[in-house]
Amino acid sequence: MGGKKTTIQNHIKRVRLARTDLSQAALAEQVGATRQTIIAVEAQKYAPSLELAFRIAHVLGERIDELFVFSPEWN
Amino acid sequence: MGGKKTTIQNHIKRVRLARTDLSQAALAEQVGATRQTIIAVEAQKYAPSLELAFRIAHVLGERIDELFVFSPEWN
DNA sequence: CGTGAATGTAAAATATACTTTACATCAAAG
DNA sequence: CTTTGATGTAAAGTATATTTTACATTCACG
Repeated sequence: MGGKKTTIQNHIKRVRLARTDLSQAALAEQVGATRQTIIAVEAQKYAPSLELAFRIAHVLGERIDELFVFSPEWN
Repeated sequence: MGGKKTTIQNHIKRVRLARTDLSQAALAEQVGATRQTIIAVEAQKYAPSLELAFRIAHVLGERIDELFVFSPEWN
């Protein structure tokens, strides 16, 4: 109990394509980040900072805990 | 439009004291961080990572977007 | 075919979060 | 008064996120 492994996956790419017509570059500009950051985050290379996560969710019109799926340890 | 200044404030201390009897050290242990990190985050010195934010919200039984208040630019 | 927009990879540099260690203060309890 | 738990500050080091720059690929379009 009390294991430490948690994971976060995001649905940015899906939501970006489904609900907007923003390119990665356009989304990057709107959230005040670079294209590289969006590419890396969408590719699940690493999780964004909390602030960037909020900004992306805000621009995409999704709740942060729907856009980013947190998986705590279940055992 | 598209200003970049956003802020994040958290209600960790309030929720921790109101809904649990966890000390900062106990909370730190439960979320897999150090006491220093909890102190700094509660003191609004910096925002935690997205993963740590999720873990804290999970342990405190609050939604992440209620525990952390995001303020986008309004102009 | 040739051009441009969109996506991707890679590496080095910078910024920020997090840890580790050490020490200080205060209130509650023996 | 002394000890102990909880909270706080500070500084150095490590880990991770983000930027910057450069180049490659694919696809729609003239």
